[in-house]
Amino acid sequence: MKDNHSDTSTFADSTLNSDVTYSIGELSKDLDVTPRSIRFYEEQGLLAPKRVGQSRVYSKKDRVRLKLVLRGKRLGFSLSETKTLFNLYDSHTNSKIQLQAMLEMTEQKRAILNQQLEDIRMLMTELDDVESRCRDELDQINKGKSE
Amino acid sequence: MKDNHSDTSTFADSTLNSDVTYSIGELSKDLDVTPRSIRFYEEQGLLAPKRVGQSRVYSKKDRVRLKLVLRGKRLGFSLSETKTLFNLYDSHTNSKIQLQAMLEMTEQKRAILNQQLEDIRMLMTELDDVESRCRDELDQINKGKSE
DNA sequence: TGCCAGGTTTACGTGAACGTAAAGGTAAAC
DNA sequence: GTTTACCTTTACGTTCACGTAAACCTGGCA
Repeated sequence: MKDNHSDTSTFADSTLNSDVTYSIGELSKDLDVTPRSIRFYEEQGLLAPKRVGQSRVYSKKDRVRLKLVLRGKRLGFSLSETKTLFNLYDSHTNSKIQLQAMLEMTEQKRAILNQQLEDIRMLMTELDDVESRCRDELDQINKGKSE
Repeated sequence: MKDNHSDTSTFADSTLNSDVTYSIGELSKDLDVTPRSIRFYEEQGLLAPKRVGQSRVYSKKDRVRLKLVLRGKRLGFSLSETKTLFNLYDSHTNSKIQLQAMLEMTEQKRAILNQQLEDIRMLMTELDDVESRCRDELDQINKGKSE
């Protein structure tokens, strides 16, 4: 299975290639995640790539999805949480209940994110402090050494 | 085992009580974490409360430590990472190597935090978007209902 | 005196998110 | 034609961060 967008095709359409696809290996390298994980995300219902033969073929949208999953992880979202968000987002059967569930979810997430912002802000200043003290001590050491 | 700072002592020293202590149950309630977790953190070398009899007694410093552990968790730090930071921070045997290890660690953490900031920023605006669209649709629904 | 609310240790169980073989299919390359 | 580089499924193993149960101790109080 070779990449079908390997720049070696023609030089005809460099701008309007709107049907780019990726193999699992490519996505793996691009986004720095193991194939095992990607398949696991699919198993959990977070991805649904097309198949060609028995191989998975990922579209640009699939790629975006995967990136969203990863970002979610970086922010401490569980896979099932991310899935719920996807489902709410995808469902265009926008019932009133669904919309309100969505709003509740976003509010809750927003609160957590604000907490994280505060945490980061505090930790950043502490890191600043630690760093400057480290540098001071290193200066002391080097100063003593040069004498 | 009763609390030794239960405000029922005397009304003498309300300002300069510098040796406040906490039971595990108090810390548990105050910081919203189970006793099991607190003991687990100790088992992992993140806390080292005094003992009175066989009961754990936590000082103000212990409490701060615990809060730091929890903040670390909120930011996606593993317990062993937090422990490493503690160890580096605690060791006043500031060898050049240790200081540099510390600086490297802070730099690395800082990068991750910046990534998180960016992630949060993006997700926030997306939440804004989703929310406003939700509200629009809800308005549509309610509008249609009133006719 | 008896009991209860807290604390303790020991130890096995659990859920999430994968890691890691094992065993095999397939297509291009040599 | 066979090696190589990917891909596949199935399934058991693993790490982290606890949960949970059992069995016990211990000070205060009704």
